[in-house]
Amino acid sequence: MDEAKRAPKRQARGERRIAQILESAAEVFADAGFEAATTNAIAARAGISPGSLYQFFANKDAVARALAERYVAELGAAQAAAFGPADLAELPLQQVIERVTEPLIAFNLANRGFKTLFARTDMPPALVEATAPLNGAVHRRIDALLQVRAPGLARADRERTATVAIQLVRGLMPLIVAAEGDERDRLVRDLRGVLASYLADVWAEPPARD
Amino acid sequence: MDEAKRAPKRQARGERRIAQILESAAEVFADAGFEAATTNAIAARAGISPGSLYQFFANKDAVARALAERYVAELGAAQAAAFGPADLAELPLQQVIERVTEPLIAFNLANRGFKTLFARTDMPPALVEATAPLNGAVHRRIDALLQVRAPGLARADRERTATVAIQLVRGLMPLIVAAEGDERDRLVRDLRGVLASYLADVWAEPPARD
DNA sequence: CGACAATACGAGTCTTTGCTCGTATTCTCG
DNA sequence: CGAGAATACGAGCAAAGACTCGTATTGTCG
Repeated sequence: MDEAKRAPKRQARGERRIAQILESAAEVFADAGFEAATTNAIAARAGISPGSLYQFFANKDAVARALAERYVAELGAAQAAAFGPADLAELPLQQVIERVTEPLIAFNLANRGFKTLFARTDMPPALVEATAPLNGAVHRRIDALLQVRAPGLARADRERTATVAIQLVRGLMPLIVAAEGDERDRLVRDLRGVLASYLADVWAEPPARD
Repeated sequence: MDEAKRAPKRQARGERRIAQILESAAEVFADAGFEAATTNAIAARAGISPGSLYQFFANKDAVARALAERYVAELGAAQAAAFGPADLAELPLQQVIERVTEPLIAFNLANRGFKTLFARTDMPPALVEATAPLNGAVHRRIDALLQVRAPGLARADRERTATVAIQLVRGLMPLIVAAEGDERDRLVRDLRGVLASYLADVWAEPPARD
């Protein structure tokens, strides 16, 4: 929001450059990791000079933050579609899990660099700030689901359950992304099975509908 | 092995310094992460000069590698005790899980810096090299267990199962370490429950003994 | 077109940090 | 004790990399 306000008038050319830089940054970050990635390399990969990069981003952190925001938007959209208009909470657990993990997996496959940047256990403060909304959004959605399907759960238990579920996904996602073909399918099946049996303990299936 | 050979005669003082440096390095790495940790900071924390650090370690990587080796030794010992003399494979799944996770959790609690260094999704080559034996050892042990208790499993399936189990632990470990008191206990219970139901699918309980 | 803004450039600055080196001190051992 | 080896010191070197700045080009708009 702020950037949009205080930014000078951006031409179409500038918007294109920004997209280009972010694209390039995603690749370089993915290849080298956040700290090893150099701004000069990002600029070079985007086919522009270092100076041009700094025309649009105040510093390296800002690039990462902007990239994070792009991810948040994309993933948010995918998630929104999954959690979507049809009331997810009315489906059986099995299907809920499928619907929720499906776009998550697709997203991670399509954006290999994502986990390199955002699935780290230790994070530079700049990235923590950037990832917070992402984690928060997913957490909130799962929490809301649990509120409906596991109404007996105390608030603290619900939050822990959501957090654990997320971590289970995070733990297996690197394997899924790294695998291919059948092996990947099996891993996805395992992930869903793990989630199903973990959540089954607290989940009350909705009344069956004909 | 090599270092021991080619090293000059080490005095007791030197051994102490090395331990001191490793201790300090563990703290600094834990606080700042691997790349952000400076060798000067490690030296300062150990109360010595940069030059002295380089008296014992060729470079920053060597420090990390030595630290990794220390962890491998410690964790290896804990694991060996857990997988120990009594035949683990003869116990019911429930207890196997308890015995194996117990020392792992204790180790992670005692060495907060451990996960900062070794649970990263992206790793500098230097660290990959250092962690490989550690991961390998754990994987091999679980694989051996499965070979006994899940003999029907094809080799590929067995390896995948072991890998997934490890990742489940890795995923939840940060939560466990970060939590305290009751909350931690609940997380540990969740972890064990997840492992139990995941492994139950392939596990054949040993014949009961009176 | 003319003026101003936005974009582009890239050599160069400045800071950080891994590491060295000349020198001083402490230990070992005959 | 004394000689050589091990340990210790810390100012400073050199490389790397984030970022700047003076200048040139391109787009916008009246």
